[in-house]
Amino acid sequence: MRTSKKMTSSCNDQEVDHELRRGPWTLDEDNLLIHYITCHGEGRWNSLARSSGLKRTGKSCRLRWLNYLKPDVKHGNLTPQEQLLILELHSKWGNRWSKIAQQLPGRTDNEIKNYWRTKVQKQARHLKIDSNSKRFVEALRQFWLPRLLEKMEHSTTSPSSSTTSTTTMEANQNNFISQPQDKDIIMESSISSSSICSSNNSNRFMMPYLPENSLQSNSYHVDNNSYDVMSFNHSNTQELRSSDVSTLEFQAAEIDWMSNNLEDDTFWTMDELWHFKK
DNA sequence: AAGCGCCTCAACCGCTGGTAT
DNA sequence: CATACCAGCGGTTGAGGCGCT
Repeated sequence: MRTSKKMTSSCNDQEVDHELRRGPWTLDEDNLLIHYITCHGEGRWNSLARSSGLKRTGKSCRLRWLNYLKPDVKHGNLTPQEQLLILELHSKWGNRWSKIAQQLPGRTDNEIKNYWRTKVQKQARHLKIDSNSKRFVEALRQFWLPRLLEKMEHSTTSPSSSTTSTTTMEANQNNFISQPQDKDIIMESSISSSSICSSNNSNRFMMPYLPENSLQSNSYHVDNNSYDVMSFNHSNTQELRSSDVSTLEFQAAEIDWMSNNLEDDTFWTMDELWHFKK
């Protein structure tokens, strides 16, 4: 629990600030917030905070609602599809977490940001590469994504592939596929919520830089539908020449790094992806 | 069982841009 | 136009959980 308090801008705020609660939310506070928003709707967070009786800032209420309490917030591990989408969108947009989150229904910017910092950047550290560098993007494409795609195949054909509740999962997969929220993305034909599309689409995409034998097929299945993984950002990819990356370096790092056999978990970690043996 | 270190993620902070007055 | 207020964003923190020794 933090003890320091931010200096507030007015005398009135300072008076109120004495009573403000910080730190983890209690069940009672959650219930109070849910009840208030159910009755009055969300928004106008500062007045909400005052009117609801919560001894929290408007900011804190907003964050708690949007990141945790809101009914359509999806809890649980990110699916392979979501991870793939995050990788691509981050390579395109950088740390625009809220923008990325808009493409992943039910996921929050905070969750995606945490995922990136704890999982993806961890791998960058292992490889001693700046996670914002082209080299790292290339490393992901060469070594991680093929495995991600393979894991997607494995996990989506397995009956126990999801760690999220089926109802939520189905609802979100439907959103994921059929309700793109940003026209720009579709127009730009980079990977997007529409990039996981029906297998009726005959334009199967070849992953750039994928070793020929690393992937039998780019198609995978969600629920009863078959999907293809489509384009990664061609323009970005074309900026990178194979010679920009020392393949041997990464392979060496990979071999050095490997120590465990891949476990057949329903959820798999970044480490497992890297460790996944061809 | 205890101590330690690492990891995760909920929550906080500072800042920015938009809007109201 | 200037100022105040607010919502939202991205970066950072630290409590608690977990695994290892």
